[in-house]
Formats: sequence, C-alpha cells, structure tokens
Amino acid sequence: MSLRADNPLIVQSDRSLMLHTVRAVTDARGNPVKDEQGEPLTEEHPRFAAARDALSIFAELEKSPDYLHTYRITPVSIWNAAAMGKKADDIAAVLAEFSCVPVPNSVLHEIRQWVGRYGLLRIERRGERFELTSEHRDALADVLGHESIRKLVEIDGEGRVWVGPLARGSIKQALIKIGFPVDDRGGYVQGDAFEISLRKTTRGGRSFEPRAYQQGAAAAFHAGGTVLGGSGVVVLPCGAGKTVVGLAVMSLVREKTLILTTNTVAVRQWREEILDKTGLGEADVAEYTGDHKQVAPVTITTYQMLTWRRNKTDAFEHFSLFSRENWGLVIYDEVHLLPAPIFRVTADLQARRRLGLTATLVREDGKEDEVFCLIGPKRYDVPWKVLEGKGFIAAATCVEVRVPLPASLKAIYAAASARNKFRVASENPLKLQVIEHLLARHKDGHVLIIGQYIDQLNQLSRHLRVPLITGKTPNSERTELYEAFRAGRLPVLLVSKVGNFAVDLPEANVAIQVSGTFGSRQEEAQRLGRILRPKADGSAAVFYSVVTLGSRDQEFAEKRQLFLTEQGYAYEIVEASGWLDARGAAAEALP
DNA sequence: TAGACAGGAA
DNA sequence: TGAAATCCTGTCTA
Repeated sequence: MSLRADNPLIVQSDRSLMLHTVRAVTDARGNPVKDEQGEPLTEEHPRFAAARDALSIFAELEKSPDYLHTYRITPVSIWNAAAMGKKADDIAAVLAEFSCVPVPNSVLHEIRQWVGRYGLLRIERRGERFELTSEHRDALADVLGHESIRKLVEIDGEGRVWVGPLARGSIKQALIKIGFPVDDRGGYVQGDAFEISLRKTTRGGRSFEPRAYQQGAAAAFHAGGTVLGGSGVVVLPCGAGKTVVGLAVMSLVREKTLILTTNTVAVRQWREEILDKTGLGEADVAEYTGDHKQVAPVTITTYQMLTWRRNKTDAFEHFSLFSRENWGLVIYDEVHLLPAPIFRVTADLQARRRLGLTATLVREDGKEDEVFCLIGPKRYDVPWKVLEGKGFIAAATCVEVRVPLPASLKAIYAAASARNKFRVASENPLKLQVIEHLLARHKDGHVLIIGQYIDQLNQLSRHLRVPLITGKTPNSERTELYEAFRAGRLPVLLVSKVGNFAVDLPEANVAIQVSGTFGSRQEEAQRLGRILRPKADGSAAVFYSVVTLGSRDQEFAEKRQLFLTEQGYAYEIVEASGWLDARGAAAEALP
C-alpha cells in the first residue's frame, strides 16, 4: 500500500496517534486558498470520519481540540480488539491506510506483541481442576518468574501449573498486571435450568422482537454456549435498549439469573421489562432490596445491597445471595460504575456466566483492566452514530456555550485556590441570562436543565420559576414532577445529579448543562443520553453545555467531551457575550 | 403495614 | 482536587 501525503493520521513512536480533523482548502493548482483576512481556509478532512471510526476499535481518544485529535494505543485497548477477533495485521492495515507518514516500526512491533499475548496463556478445565497452560513453554516460565503468580498456583512433578477454583479470578488479575491477559476457557458450572422465553407480544399488547443489534450482541456474548463466550461486556448507547440485550441473553442461557443494578429505580425497571417481554410471571422475578428481600429464579438487586455491612470490620451481610441459588448467569448493569468490593466477589465468581452492560467502557478510575479480566472482554459494541443513522436514537447536536466571568468575580476567581476556581467558574451568575436566552429560543421544547451545585440550582429555580428536583425531593413529589414533564404540562424542569440516573423522560429534546462533575466523560454521555430517545416527529435533540470562558470550568468541559467526540459528536462553540442584556454586559465590563 | 425520616457508609 | 446522591437499617407515627 502506498503512503498518501494527504492522509489525516500521524502515528508517533510513543503510541500516540494524531488525527487531523481538517485540511487546508487548495485551488486547482494546489495553492492554499485564503479568506478576506488572508487566513488560510480549512474544511473537514474527507478521511477524518472514516479514520475516527476505524481507530475507535483499538485506540482511546485522549484529547480533542478543534483541529487535531490525539488517541492512545494501550494494552487493554488492543486486547479488547484482539478479543473481538482483530489481528495485528488488521490494526497495522488501518494505521497504514490513514497515515501520512510511515508508521514507526517500534509501534507495529508492540502491537504485534500485545495482540500475540492475548491467548498466549489459557486457563483450561481438567475435570475438577484448572490448568494454566500455553503452547509456548517460555511464556509460562516467564510469568512463573513473578512471585505474585507463583504464590497463586501449584506446580506438579511434570511441571504443569494448576490453579485452584477460587484463584481463577485472582490469577487473571495478577497476570494482567504484568501484561499477560489470559484467555479463560475454563467454562462454567451449570446453573439450575430455568426456561426463559421472549414474548412475541408484550403484556402491554405491542408486538415485540429484539432489534438486530440486540440479537447480535446476545449471540456474540453467548457464542453458541461454548467456553469461547459466556463472559464479557456489551457496549451500547444510552437509550438503545440494553435491558433487551439482557433479556435476549437470558433466553439463550435459560438458567437462574442474578441481576445487579445501581439503584432501586433500575431494579423496578428491570422487573417491569422482564414481566412485560418474557413469559415469566410475578412469582418468577424477585426484587432483593431494602424494601423486599425476596429471592426467585430471577432475582434483581443493587450493588449497595450486596456491599452493605453493619460495621467496617464486619462481613458483607447479603453476600450469601450469591450462593443462595445456583445461578447460571450474573448480569452487571452499568458495569462502568461497578464498585471495588464487587470486583473482589466477582473474582470468586469466575465459574458463572457474567454479562456486563454499559454505554461507556471508560471508567474514571482507570480500572478498565479489572473489568477486562473479571467480567470479560468487550464482546459487542455499536457506535452511537450508527444507531442514530438507523433512527434508533435521536440525532443530536452538541453546543458549548462560553460565557464570560463578570468583572466583580474576576478578582475572587484569581484569588481562589485551584479547587475553588472550578466552583466559582461553574456557578458564574451570568449563566442565568444564557439560559433565559436558550429557553426563549426553544419556547416549544421540552427542556431539562441539569447542574451539580444545589445552591446554583436553587437560584436558577427562583429566577426562572421552574421546579427543581434534587436528592432531597421526596419521592412522591419527584414522581409528580416527572409525570407533569412527560405529559407536557411542564415544559422546563431543573434537575441535580438525580437526573444522571435512570429516569425515563422520552419527551425531553433539549438539555442545558450548567455545571458538571470535574472531568467525568461518562456523566456527559449519560446526560446526552437523557434526550436521545427517538422523538415521535423524528426531530433532533440539542445538548448545550454552558461554561465560563477561559476558566477551569472550560478546561474540564473539554475533558468531559472526549467520549462523545470519539463517538463522532462535534461540539459547536458559541460565545455568549452577545446574548447578555444591559445588566449582564455591565457586570462583565466593570472596571 | 406503610410511610416518613434520621444516621452512617463509601 | 469535592459535592451530591444513593443505599441500607432502624425507629417512629398513624
């Protein structure tokens, strides 16, 4: 393949990738075209979108300023690709196809090494025991050189390496720490059989069939019931119907199932979905929460329930749930939020099938490798833009609105400690006028205003005369407000972080984010997800992120946008000074 | 028996 | 980097 100088990608020897989003416009003779000010004109690089989609399979987006996106290739990003069947040559071919300069050999070499390491070590079942094995004796000898590995295994007289059933998880954790992902072919114990079938018509009376990608995800996970599948993560956008993937997997596995979720609202939603779309009856599906501690062939509980203990030193009181039934499948909802203690239990659960569901594989705590080895590799993912193209999620535009800091706050901002700067900038009072402007622009919209600081939200609530839902709002009042919003009686609703979690507001088509958690990429994705339910009239959704110009607020906003940028959402940037009324303009301009 | 609320944990 | 929300249990009231 010959190198094309007009390609958008540069691969550097430190494994970072630089991708040009634009290129210079040239005339027929190849000379750069300039605008009236004499600045060179640019246009979107014609190969940018294709390169972005291809890179996202094996690299992680790190920075995304306007003209140049930076990706990084990491061991886990390569292993996830390898687990999906990508070969080193496939990855090298993508790099060569989009690169404008030669790809450093050292990088190709490393990729080859990493891909080669996936599956180099395997766990195989031998009767009641598990053997750590490899076709390459050197690799085995290599890892046994590490004390952390040696203490977890038993080596017999023939030099064969045995792993106890309870060490199966910890050995995988230890091995990935030294750079060896294990292909675990140890298989699963058989859970108690339990027939679960999908309905053709829901209880609600609508015809039902999982969509092609939902069936594809379930099939990829199940892998025909062989040891090649049965554990791993399915990545789907918010609003794309992850629950249905869970149901489809349950109908393939047909054994007793334990479902773990983040909160009780989600527990109830899972239960409703199961009753609505499968042949199971009320008595087959139990909720195990603070309110009702029931156990049935399908049991749904929360992470917190399982990790609750009376005192710091006590044992986890509800752990017995894991052994109370002979589960054949454990489903981890929102696997990117999985708390550390659950990792520890999961290490002991390697003999059960494990399905992780999430919209974003990225974790802010960097524990992707733990997810990789304890739940399993990524089995299936569908890019957001693909589902948007097919109309399964609404089209959306993202806008970053930059508003100046009023002069009165500039001194306070400058004097604030690094950590307070973020809060001062986040709570910029001029954001109020920007919101008023946006509300006027979307007079007929169903608008969610989302923020993180209660003080700020209270002020907005007073000035805008819009009701606010926070964690303190009693459940009855929440239900009432959500209902009014759904019915269209309430066009605008203010929500705190409660809005990040499972609330179904299909009508919402505009979201305005006024402040958010430091640099949380997954929070940004969740919040966009709030407005992605397809609209009855097929209209697009708009997501505004209001930030203070040139502040910590703006810096963190950039980091938050990374995940969505990787998914192909482009943030349009708007300066809001022009929207401020006389008061605001004056406040900004004071000496 | 349900709900409302407080207190502690992470 | 810190704030906010959550969950659990237990107690009180009607």
